[in-house]
Amino acid sequence: MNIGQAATASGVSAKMIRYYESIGLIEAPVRTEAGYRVYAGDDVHTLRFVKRARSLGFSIEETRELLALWRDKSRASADVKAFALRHIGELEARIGELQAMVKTLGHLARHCHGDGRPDCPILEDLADAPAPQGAGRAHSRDRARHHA
Amino acid sequence: MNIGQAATASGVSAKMIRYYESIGLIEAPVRTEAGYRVYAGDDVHTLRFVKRARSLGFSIEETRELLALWRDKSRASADVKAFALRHIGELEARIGELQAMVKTLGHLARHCHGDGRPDCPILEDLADAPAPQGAGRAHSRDRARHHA
DNA sequence: GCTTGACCTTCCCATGATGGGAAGCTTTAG
DNA sequence: CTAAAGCTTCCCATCATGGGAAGGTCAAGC
Repeated sequence: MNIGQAATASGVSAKMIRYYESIGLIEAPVRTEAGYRVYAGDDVHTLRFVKRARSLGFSIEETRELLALWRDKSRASADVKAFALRHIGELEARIGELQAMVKTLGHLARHCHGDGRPDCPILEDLADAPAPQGAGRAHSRDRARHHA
Repeated sequence: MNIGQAATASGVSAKMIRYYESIGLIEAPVRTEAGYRVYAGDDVHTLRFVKRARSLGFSIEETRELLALWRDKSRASADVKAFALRHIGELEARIGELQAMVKTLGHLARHCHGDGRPDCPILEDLADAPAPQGAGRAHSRDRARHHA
């Protein structure tokens, strides 16, 4: 099976399959004499595993760890569960941040007339936000969105 | 005021201030003979506006639009409100995606013994995820996290 | 006055995950 | 045999941010 078929069968684009190989997330498959990658059913299985993990919000590095756990037939389910729970915690933290934004914006929007007049508490809030008090530093900690 | 002071006063790093200038989000300030950027109180005000908008999840391009609305003294508050409501919708969509992930993972984790045995429904789910049925295409639509 | 250190300048690189596209070779169907 | 579809590698772009190098500038201390 060529990369195109593996892509269709796994739902992972050919581009991404090559990328995953280049970063060592998946193993390099055998090649034909002409250099074409040749995949087997097992490879597609792995690709689906990766896709599913990504769709659940795991980063590629986390997916790498999950693959290792998957392949380690003697892993303790407790390890996997702890991993999943930690990830849930991170997801919930992000949800919390987004909800805080929605709450603030919703509050502002509710107080905005929304008519033809120019007065708008939304812009006023943005303009009159308090000056930073702390260090002004704040090295942002964030994960990029992804999914499918 | 030099860029360092503007950064401290606004909470936006000097690096970002220069970047915002380079993409035309903020105006280029006057310079000293030696080439140092010189900022006034108004510039800090604008930077705080930008920072606040970013912290509410607006992208830089959206922030650009908000700045334009802010500077347009004759804008209709309805326009601003619509903008905010649309953004709230996008935030809620992302929250929904994250919640779906949490729900799925939570479900799996609850069914995992979490003991020393290797059997784990979490990994089983990842491994046995259904094959893609549709086109397998799916060009992801996503916004990066940011905030502070 | 001169040195030192803090601050400024520009420029390039990296991140994370993905897509776009070019240039060129291969395979397959007509 | 030819044309199209598919494969290969390589480079670029995204989005917002930080890191760091190389070099100029300013202010304070001696």
